[in-house]
Amino acid sequence: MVQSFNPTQPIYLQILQRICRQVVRGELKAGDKLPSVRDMALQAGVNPNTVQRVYTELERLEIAETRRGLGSFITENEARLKQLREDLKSEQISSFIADMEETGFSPEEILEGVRKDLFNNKGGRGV
Amino acid sequence: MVQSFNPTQPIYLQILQRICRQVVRGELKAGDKLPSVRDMALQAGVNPNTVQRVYTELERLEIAETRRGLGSFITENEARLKQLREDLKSEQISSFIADMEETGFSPEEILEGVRKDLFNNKGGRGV
DNA sequence: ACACGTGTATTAGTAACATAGTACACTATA
DNA sequence: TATAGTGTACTATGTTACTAATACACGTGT
Repeated sequence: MVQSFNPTQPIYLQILQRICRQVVRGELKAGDKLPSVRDMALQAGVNPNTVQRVYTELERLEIAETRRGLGSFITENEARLKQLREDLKSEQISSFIADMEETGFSPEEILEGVRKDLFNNKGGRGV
Repeated sequence: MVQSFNPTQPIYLQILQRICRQVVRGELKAGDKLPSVRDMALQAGVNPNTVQRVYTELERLEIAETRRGLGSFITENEARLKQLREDLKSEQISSFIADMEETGFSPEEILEGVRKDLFNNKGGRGV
């Protein structure tokens, strides 16, 4: 059961993103234990060192805490996890807006395009 | 006058993006001549071969046409340029929406977040 | 004490990117 | 025809980020 990765983006970033999303969606909660680097590496079909990089990054971001010999755990700091959600939201939104505006789209066009995609085109988006 | 580049993204992609945005914003029009690879390399502070890669990619995307000995020109095909605008718009929007939804945000939350960023927080966004 | 599972550190290899350099082919102009 | 400017192709080199392989250190349970 090997997971698939987008070849244009580093694997470790993709695993990191997956874990962050699991946290934000509530699939991983404060204090939950993450799989060991070796287990995660098996599941993901990558080298344990690649997973280690992910866990190191999670620790740097204060999303997880690692205990040598024990494993890595999602932080118990609920405020931090709440902040992660808000950070992800505002970063994704603001970089999207910045890109759109730099490309030359007006605020009205941006908003209407988002609304359309969200509520109108959902059923007809075959691709 | 050397342009700056974001170190986490390949230089050629950034130049490509800049040119596409200039087209979409109307700063470059159908039939306009692009600087020679040597001139653009000077302006951008990069190797001509890097610019050559950009122009090759522009041609592949049918955004520009190159004539050996003459230079590279934005395509005269207005329909293609219009399509480029729509493609950029829909790609940016749909990937944004996909990311937001995968992260766990609801359509309502997404739309409200975008509206806020566009219309309410503009003045107070100090960072 | 030993075995096992854990994280950690280090080294090696590789792909992608970027540069530098060079030479060729084409076009326009004097 | 010569010159200057254009794109094009190719080779060699260097750098960086990423990934894998391997071994070490720590913690827990028996």
